[in-house]
Amino acid sequence: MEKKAATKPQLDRAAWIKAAMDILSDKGLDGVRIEVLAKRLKVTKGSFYWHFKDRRDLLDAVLETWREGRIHDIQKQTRAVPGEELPRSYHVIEVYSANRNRKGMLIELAMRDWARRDPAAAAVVEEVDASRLEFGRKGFEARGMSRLEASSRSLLLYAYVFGFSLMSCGKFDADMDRMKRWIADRIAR
Amino acid sequence: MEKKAATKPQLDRAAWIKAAMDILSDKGLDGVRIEVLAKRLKVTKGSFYWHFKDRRDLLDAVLETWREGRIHDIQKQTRAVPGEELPRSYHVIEVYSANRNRKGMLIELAMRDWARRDPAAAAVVEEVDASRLEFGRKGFEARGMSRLEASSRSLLLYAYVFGFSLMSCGKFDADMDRMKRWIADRIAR
DNA sequence: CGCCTACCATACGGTAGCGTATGGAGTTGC
DNA sequence: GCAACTCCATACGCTACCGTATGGTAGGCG
Repeated sequence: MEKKAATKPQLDRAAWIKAAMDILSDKGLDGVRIEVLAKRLKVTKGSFYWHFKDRRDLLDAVLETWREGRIHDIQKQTRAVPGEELPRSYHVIEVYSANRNRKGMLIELAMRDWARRDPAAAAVVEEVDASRLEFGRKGFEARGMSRLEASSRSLLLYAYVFGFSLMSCGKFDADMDRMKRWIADRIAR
Repeated sequence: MEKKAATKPQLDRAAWIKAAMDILSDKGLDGVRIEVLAKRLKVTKGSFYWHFKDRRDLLDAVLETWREGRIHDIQKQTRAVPGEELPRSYHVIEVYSANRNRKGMLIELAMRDWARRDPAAAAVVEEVDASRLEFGRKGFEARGMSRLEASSRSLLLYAYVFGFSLMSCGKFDADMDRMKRWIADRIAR
């Protein structure tokens, strides 16, 4: 048996990375401050500079962690049973639908904000997007669509889910659920 | 004739607001620092605190300026000749298409990032979005669509243009122009 | 000419954050 | 039982920024 929490949890890089992603999701990149994270983790920055070289080192680790998680998710979706391509499109819309998985969507948006100013972040986002778009395209192609149509639908699909998450359409129309369904059909059917 | 630029341009609130929006568009909200703006405008912050009470005062002015501009734009579009509803949808896509009007799109994204953390910004974005969505809905309704379909298409339209701007699909597919056209047709036709 | 006001510079105290240096406590190896 | 290693606390100097207080200058105006 491991001696977990015997005396102290003892922080590691993963704990700092998790804290960084937490604050990244609701304060943005500029909210990721070492001393703020330290206070939240109930330690001092002496701990931080033991595990990381500097702030950039942490940010790179955050990028890599996020990249691995996203790529892994896509591969998991890809391994799902084939012959279920249509529900899969709806599932993508559902997963990213921002109501649930709110935290994940906030990180998505923060990463894209970050990517506009940092080449390293831009490269990660580019890779993740490429994988997603390809995944979506293959799904539509499996339903017999041309490559152009499949690519277009895939792009429309992801652009919509991300774009929807940064619109505030609270008092636009009452029947939001029916609208969402109409849109999902328009994209996937 | 006015004595413009006789000796000195002499700054006013508008100059500070413009500088603030410039830096907002490429550094984000946290990049809007008084002393940074002052250096860019070749003055000291002594000037700033003459025209503004504090940083929040500037930010509120930025919000109001942006709000007025967007609302004005929508009204200008609304006054355009009717009976041209279909090209109008394409025009919206074209206008926001992020290649040209890059600066405007960056401000859009910055405002939405801002809106996630500041109620005042959220209110402004909500108002602007509501106006746009309504504008789009009326355009589709004028073509004989049901309210549900018109609302849905309008939401899809704006979610797409904003969502597209934060995706990096550089190496996804070569025929981006054809894809864009396919998508525009899917949304508007 | 002298004064008043608008506009800006300078100087100051205060906070937040970065990165380093160094010490100390607990654990492990021998 | 002591030496070494791991992990963290403390203290320090430095920069960037906020907001205020106060002084300076130039133009209009009596």
